[in-house]
Order: sequence, then structure tokens, then C-alpha cells
Amino acid sequence: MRSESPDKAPTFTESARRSQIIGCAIATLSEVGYSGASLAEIARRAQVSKGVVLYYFDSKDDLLQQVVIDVYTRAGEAIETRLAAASTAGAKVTGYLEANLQFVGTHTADVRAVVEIVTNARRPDGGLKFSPEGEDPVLAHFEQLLRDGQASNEFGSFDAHNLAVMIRGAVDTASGRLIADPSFDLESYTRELMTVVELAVHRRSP
Amino acid sequence: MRSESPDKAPTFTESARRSQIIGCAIATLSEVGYSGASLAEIARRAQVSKGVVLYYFDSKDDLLQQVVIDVYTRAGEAIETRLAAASTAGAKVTGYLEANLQFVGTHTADVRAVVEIVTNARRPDGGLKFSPEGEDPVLAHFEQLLRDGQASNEFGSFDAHNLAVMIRGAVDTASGRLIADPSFDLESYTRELMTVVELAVHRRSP
DNA sequence: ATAGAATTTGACCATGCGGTCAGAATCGCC
DNA sequence: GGCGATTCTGACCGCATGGTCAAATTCTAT
Repeated sequence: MRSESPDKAPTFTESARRSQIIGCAIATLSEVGYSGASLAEIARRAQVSKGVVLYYFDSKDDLLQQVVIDVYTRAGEAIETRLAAASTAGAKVTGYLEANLQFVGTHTADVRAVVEIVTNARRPDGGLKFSPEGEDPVLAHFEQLLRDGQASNEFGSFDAHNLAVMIRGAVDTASGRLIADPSFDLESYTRELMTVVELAVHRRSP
Repeated sequence: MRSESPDKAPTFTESARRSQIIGCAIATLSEVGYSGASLAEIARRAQVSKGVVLYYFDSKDDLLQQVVIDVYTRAGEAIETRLAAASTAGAKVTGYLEANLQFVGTHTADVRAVVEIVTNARRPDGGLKFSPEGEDPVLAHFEQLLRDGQASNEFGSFDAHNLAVMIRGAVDTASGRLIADPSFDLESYTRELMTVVELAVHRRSP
């Protein structure tokens, strides 16, 4: 069973199946969306019966949560690595955004899958299951980078919260664009965004 | 029936029911999301049987399409009015964005409902039903406003397509924020966005 | 009053969903 | 080779969905 707390050692089959199924769930979600990603469809793509999926995951909800954790972890590592190499606030903001967009480019389906889950999975009461209320940790993290730059006087004056919301909106729209429009050029988009961000954070007159 | 082409004159009951049901569909979509907005749930909120909904609309798909048309029409009118009063390219861009964000603020549920439909409704093959491929007319329209400003030399040099994608991303994120975070201040967000847009379009050095 | 159209209901249908489970197959190990 | 644990299947369950329909009700106009 999945929920044994002292999970001694996962079998070879177990870890292989789990990552295979997570991979198929990601592909399914990104290709046919949240409502099209049924257990049966995910199992079909993995060439496995529905029962197998529920043998390795407690429920569909559990599977989707594992997908979110899996992608978030990998994205977080990529960004954290990049952030560690930056010293100034400007370099951190630049690195954060570049690493973020680069991950979107190299893992488009993964990002798309998480977006599908996060924006659609709901609690019985109708509220979104992830980001339960008010504060979004991802947003708060980026907002803090902006505030740091203001505190060190490296940046100018601006409303850090609003600017953070705005820039994150510009970043989050990229995964959708990449899927909807094959001719979308992520590299030039990244350059354009970086330029605008530079202008925005360095302005001196409020 | 609904599909009679020469629809002589809609009954009082008919137009009243249609707009009532569209209103309930909007409320349902914005509160419980796409997957929670079943025909039964929409009918329940309208205090009417499922059959009534399908008596006035050919199918659920038809109802959702009418919702999109209804909201798009109203939003388009509000924006068009504002745009007509602007002469310079700068005023047009400013007016377009302000009118857009204002509509989001005064019709949050409507915008939310359309976002739910547009991002989730899919064709049998899995592709999104709305915005079928590549070009998004809303995006193209705004992009043209930017190009006009460049052509008249009123704006500086920038990649119009990428900047349009970016700004629309920043605008589209607002409806989500308004619902997720009650303390989100749309007015100050609008001001911040306008300031950044000014900086972005007027820059002279590429 | 009454005929005919418009409106509404509620029972019904096929389908697909997430999830369960008994049993069969397969594996790892002594 | 055989035994216990792991893995897997496929039939099955209850339920919700979008949609149909005959019949009942309510309007409208003569």
C-alpha cells in the first residue's frame, strides 16, 4: 500500500511505475486538459489497467498532487541553483525570471500540466484545492526579491506587490502561448520581458 | 425550438429565461469552476428543471458559447467606446488597458466565467474549442495598437508582438487575483501597470 | 370557452467517471 | 521447486453527467 509511513524501500517496479504514471498523467493533462485527463485515459497511455494506477496512488487526487509536487520540486531546484549564483538584487531578479522562463521552455508539458491542475482542481466546497486563499507562496517569494532590491536602494520606487503580480502574469502566460502558438519565440520574449523589467525596477521618479 | 433561422420574435418569457439562465451559468462558472458547472447545477440555481435549460439552448455547449458571446459583446462595447474617444496612439493604448481592467473590476464574475470556458472547453480531439490555433484576435487587436504607435513614431522601438503578449498576460492575471485575493487593489494595480506600459512603449534605445 | 402554441416537468437513457475487489499472474528468494 | 509477497487484470459498483421525451401545465388569442 501507498500510505505506510515507514516505507522501507520502494521496489524497482514501484518507483518505475510511479514515475511512468506521473509522466503519462503530465502528457495527458497537457494534451487534453484537466477534464479530459480521466484515470482511464491516463492508464490507457501507460498501457496499464486503471487498477494499476490506483494500486500505486491512493486516488486520482493523490496522483495529481504528486504531479504538482514532482514538477514544483524540479522547477524549484532549477531556480534555486540559479538564484544561489546571484549576488545583487538585480541579478537575482534577472536570474529568477530567466530560470523560470527557461524551465517553461524546456519543460512545457510539465508546466502546462501543473497549471491545469492548480487552476481546476477544487475542494468539495467549490474553492480551488491549491492556493487555498489569499497568499500565493510563489508570488510572495518573487515579491520579496523586489523588496530586497528596494531595501538596498538598488531598485527605484514602485509598488512591489503590484509589480510582482504583473510580472508573474507575464511569465505565466508564456506556457499557454507556447502550446497555443508554435511560432512563439520564447527567447525573444524572455529578452523583451527582461528589458521591460529593467525599466520598471530601475525607475527613480515615483 | 432554438435553431429556427427566421426567428420571428422571441417571446417575453424566452428572452427573460435566456438571460436568466445565462446569468446563472456565469455565477456558477465563476464560483465552482468549469468542472463544477453542470447543467443540473445551473438549473438548480435558476430554480428550474434541467429540461428548461435545454429547451432554450440546444445543448450545454450552445449555452456556454452564448455566455462567451454575451460577455465578449458587452466588454467589446465598453472598450470600443473608450477607444473612439482617443486620438493619439498613446491615448488608445492607455484607454484600451484602462477600459479593459475597469470591465474586469465591474464584471469580475463575467470575466471569470469566460476565462473558465475559454481555457477549458475542448473539441472532441482534445484541442481548445475557442482560439482554435495560433492567432488570438484579442491579442492581435492590441498588438496593432502598439504597431500604430510605432508607425507614427509616437512610440519607441520594441517587439510589438512580445510586448502585447506580456501586457495581455498582466491584464488577464487580474481577474484571477481579484477572486483569489479579496485585498487585491485593482485601482492601484491599474496605475502601476499603466506606468510600466508608459516606460515600455516610450523607450528609445533598443 | 376553447383550440393551439408555448412552456415546464420528471422520469428515463446511455455513457463515463472514480473507485473496489477477488483472483490470476509474476516475481524474488531460500 | 515452491512459497509468500508483489503486481496486475477485468469485472463490477454507485453515481453524476448531458441529453431525450411524452405528458402535463400554462399562456394567448379568437
